[in-house]
Amino acid sequence: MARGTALTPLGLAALSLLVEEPMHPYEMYQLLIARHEDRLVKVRPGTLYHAVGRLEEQGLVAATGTDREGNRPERTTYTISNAGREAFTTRIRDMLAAPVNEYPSFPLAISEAYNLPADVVAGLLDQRLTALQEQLEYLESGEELLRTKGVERKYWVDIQYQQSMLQAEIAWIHGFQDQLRSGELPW
Amino acid sequence: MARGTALTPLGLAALSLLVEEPMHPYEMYQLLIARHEDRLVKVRPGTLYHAVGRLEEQGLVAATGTDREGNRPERTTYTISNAGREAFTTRIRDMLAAPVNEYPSFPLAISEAYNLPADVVAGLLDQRLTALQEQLEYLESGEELLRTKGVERKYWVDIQYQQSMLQAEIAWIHGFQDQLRSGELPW
DNA sequence: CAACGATTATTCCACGTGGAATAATCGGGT
DNA sequence: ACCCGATTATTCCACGTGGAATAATCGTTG
Repeated sequence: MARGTALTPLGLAALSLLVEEPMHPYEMYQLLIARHEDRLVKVRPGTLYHAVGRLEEQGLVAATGTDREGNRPERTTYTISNAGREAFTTRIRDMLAAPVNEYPSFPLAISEAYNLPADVVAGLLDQRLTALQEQLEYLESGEELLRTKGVERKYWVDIQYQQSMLQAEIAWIHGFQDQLRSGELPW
Repeated sequence: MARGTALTPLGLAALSLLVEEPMHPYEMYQLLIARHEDRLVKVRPGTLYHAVGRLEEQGLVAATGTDREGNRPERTTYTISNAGREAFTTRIRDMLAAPVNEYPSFPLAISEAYNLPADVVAGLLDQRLTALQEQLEYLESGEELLRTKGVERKYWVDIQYQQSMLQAEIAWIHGFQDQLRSGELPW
């Protein structure tokens, strides 16, 4: 029975893996890293174990066995339950349908930017622009790789979304800098 | 002396107010709400008191007096220190110059969307679109208000940023829906 | 073949957040 | 004159996160 508290992003990612097949937390960790899912969800080993533990408490997954290799710590394998499958799709539905304010820090930063001189702000934004440009190129090369590898497009639509958003931010910053530097925007 | 841990968004907002004049936490709370800063920073009374307490521990602010009105709880007034002013501008510089991944949930949601049927996804995104459109209109009316009130533009540049980003998300979703509905994107 | 670092696998603790609890006083209606 | 809800003002607790700690084993280089 999924209790009051809503599925955490990492919890969702874990369930997503368990939909494919039962596995133990460390395998989840490896898969998430190997698939570069850590670009979408913050993945920390400690947090992952806690997350899976909570999923179990909530009845969304069940420990279905333990094995051990050599003298290493015992590994607990988890399996998703029907309630888990239900909670999984429900959460995805919610996240798609309802936008939520997640308080990104950049808007806050520009809202406080008036505390710095205009030319300093413009210069700092130059630094940001190069970093954003780099991210964009990284995404483009990633897309290229997935395309040539023949991975179905439905598995990487998020990359195109990220590209669009990056481009929008870059464009906005350029416009803002112009206004700052031309003096069109009094500072 | 600003210690290892970086200024929290709410900590930054608090410092920003203390740059204007000394005040007590509850006054900060009122001001943040009155100025609608809670659209940029998550503001919870409990968190605010903790945040200010930490600022004090870090030497960025100092308690410079207590007064009480009637039999209400004692109010502690805080003043920003030079170290505080320094940490304040430094943090803004950082936030402007260096983009950080903040793991918004929508990209995760679309990356998991392949778990749902295409027409369901398109429908959920319709709901999202109406919500986003509403937000956009809200921002536009806010901008209108500030403009007629004659508030200097440098104090609300973040509104224009938010508008641009909203428009970009809306545009991307439209494109995505088209690809889903036309079958151009195999699902 | 020994040493050393990387990998496997998990636990634990400190911190920041958010919501509830508390408690007094003020304002408005009846 | 009295009651009720909103406002003033702060404290406290439970939860999720992140980083460090732990500890064994595997792979690699000299």
